[in-house]
Amino acid sequence: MNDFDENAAFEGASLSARAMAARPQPYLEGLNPAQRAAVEQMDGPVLMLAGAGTGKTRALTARIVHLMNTGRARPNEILAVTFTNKAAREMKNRVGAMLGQPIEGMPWLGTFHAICVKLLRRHAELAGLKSNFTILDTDDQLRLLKQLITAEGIDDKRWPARMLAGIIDGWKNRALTPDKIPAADAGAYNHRGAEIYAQYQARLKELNATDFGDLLLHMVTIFQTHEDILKQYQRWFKYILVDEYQDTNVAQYLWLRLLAGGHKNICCVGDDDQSIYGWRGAEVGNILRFEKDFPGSHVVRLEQNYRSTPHILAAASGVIAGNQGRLGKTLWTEATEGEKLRLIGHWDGEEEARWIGDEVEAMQRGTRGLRPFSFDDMSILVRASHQMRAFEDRFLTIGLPYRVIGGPRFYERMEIRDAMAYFRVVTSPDDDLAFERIVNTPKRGLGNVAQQKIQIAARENGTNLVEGARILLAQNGLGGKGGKELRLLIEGIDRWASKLRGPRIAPPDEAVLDDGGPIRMEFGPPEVTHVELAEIILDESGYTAHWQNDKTPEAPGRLENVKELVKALDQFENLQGFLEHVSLIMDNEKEGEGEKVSIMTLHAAKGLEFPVVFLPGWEDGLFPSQRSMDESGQKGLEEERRLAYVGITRAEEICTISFAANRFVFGQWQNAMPSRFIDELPEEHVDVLTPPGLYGGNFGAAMPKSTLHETAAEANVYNSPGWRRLQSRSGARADSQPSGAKNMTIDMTASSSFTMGERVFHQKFGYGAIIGIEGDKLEVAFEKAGDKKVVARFLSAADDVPF
DNA sequence: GACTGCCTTGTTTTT
DNA sequence: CAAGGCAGTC
Repeated sequence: MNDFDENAAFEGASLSARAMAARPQPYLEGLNPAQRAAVEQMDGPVLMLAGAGTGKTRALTARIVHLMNTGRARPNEILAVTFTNKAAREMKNRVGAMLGQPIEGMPWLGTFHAICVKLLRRHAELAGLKSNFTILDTDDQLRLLKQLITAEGIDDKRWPARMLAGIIDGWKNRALTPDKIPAADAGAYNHRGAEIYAQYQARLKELNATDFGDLLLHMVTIFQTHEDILKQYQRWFKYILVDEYQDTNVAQYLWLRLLAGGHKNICCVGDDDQSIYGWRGAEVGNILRFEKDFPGSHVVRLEQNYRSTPHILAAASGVIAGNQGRLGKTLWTEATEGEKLRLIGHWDGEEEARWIGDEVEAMQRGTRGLRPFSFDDMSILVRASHQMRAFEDRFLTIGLPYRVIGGPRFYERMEIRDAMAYFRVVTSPDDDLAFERIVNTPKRGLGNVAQQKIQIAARENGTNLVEGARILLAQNGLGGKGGKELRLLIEGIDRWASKLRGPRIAPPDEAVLDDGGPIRMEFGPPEVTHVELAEIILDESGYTAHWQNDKTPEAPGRLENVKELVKALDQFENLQGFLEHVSLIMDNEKEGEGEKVSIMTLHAAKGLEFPVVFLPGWEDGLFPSQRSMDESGQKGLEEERRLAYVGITRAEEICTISFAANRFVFGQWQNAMPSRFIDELPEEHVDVLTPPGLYGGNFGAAMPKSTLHETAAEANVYNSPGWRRLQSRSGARADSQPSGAKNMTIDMTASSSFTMGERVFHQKFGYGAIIGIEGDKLEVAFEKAGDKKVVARFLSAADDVPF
């Protein structure tokens, strides 16, 4: 049953269609002319170029409501694609709010991946899969690749599995199946890339599994090779909407183009200036090329900004202007008041964190001459996640409440993955990777040798590992404790599986399409609920006991997490549904209670806004990231610049950019110059602040004497607008900001007390002679133990050794 | 077969 | 500096 069955009468009847169109349209009111145009131009291709903060979600939701309200399409005939689950959720909520009733019936509003899973379940056999295929995460993917690499006798030191995973991912992003790898890529992964890619795909089929990229790749392939199926969907999806179009990769682009190929009622929303996922295969070219791809398209520009003050907008525009080949938009606002951007330089990362902590507290109290802000209104946006740590440390010491968005994920924890592997083995016996994970967890005395035997038995009989183990046992091929334990495990798996009534997937006809919702499933008699089953599995397998008996300090936490997992199961119809949810939902939105400052990466901040934004770490090499520039050159730099643009435009009222001259990275002090983007900020929109430490002297005191005068002398220059220009011209880079701490580190190691060739003694290695000195690490040729690198403090001069 | 401890290695960004 | 991988040991 779908929501509109009771309204089925209006379908095809033009009178009722007109009646629908005559419904009140309150959602159109309050839209500006551009937004309204984007909503009302319903037919044919539309490109909505929506700058930051210009109300694109509002326009998009209004468009969906308008399509339904005018009777153009029923909720389940609209395909609305987003990139993140968060965006999908928000859109669903806002459509419901605009409609004035919660909306159940938009089954095809979701992320690319979620929608593709839904489609692929129906057509799995066309991809050589069964409809209950599992979706591997990166960890499984990597393990599988490693197996293949090892089997090929490739040295995975020189050719890491990670590298190959990246290459394959790249191919999948470009919708390239193994047989379509272009000649230019023939050299990939030491000329073995394409070959192992083919093996990998074959193995995935055997495992009845897909990886992330496959979800799209398979659907594109199916659409390309089965015109009847494609036509069916082209007819079904009357209107297509795409959010964040600038982030689509080639596979997604092809997928969309195929689906829109009939009526071409496709509306893409995006902002080329916010394309920040190039490294993941996103093609800005898709949005730049839209008008060529879809001739006769309407282009609507949303340029009125409702979010930020004029200074913030001007600063952002100034930075992004440095990029070439933009579609070009001119953001404007009716607002007239507002603070300038604030810019501040710090001595080191610690001071930066300290200052921002103080500043956050001051702004919350309202002692900065501004209105008071809630902690919820403030955020710290960093380039790379490791930068978060400095802030967490600082905020913990001063007791400032904070929340980290996009941190380590619940579902990536070991105990969660273990528990899920049990579920996977039970629901999908072909999932060898899951079996490998749990076969000896908890310890069952089934080590390498036993596992080898199972592998061989499975391979000889051309079956999965569970069956392989069964055959092995039947042949009495495994004796002793291991054999007994394995028998218990297999019996357990059988028993659990018998309690499970798996889904039976309805055939892919339009009747099924119609309800769109979760795939129709038929269940056997409900012996136990899936939650009870999960508990039984975890208990009987000994997994729960394993953590109960573990005396390490983290064991209780892990047990707690597993309990949490079982609790979460309750919200799903069955185990399969849950497993799918987990593999697709990567965000962990745990809304903690209480007001908190948010810390997140710039990437995670896209689509969000905050009254107060701090942008720390604007140093060349960190931001723009050196790696990005090395790997992608000018293109990389432009993407970094767009990231800067995204960062600044997150701010509604106060935006503070900061940088530090010295940073402790890699366990070493490094000095850096302020980001080149700082020079691109239009000066008239920026206030330069003075760091308290420079004159208060609290950092000066910590510095070794020798560098103190240099720092003080540079203090004023350092904060002046032209500081880095001077610095870069004089070429005085490394020496201009000497790191006192580095010198101190070396002093403390006492490595200088040893000289080359000196005879030394080591508790474990005995006597030897120094043959190399690197800071506190010494290379010693020991008489018995050979050449070793050791830390200086474990050595003593040979004469001192008391005997 | 399991454990310990040493050594290497790496830091963008994530559906 | 951290975590993860590996080798050597019990």
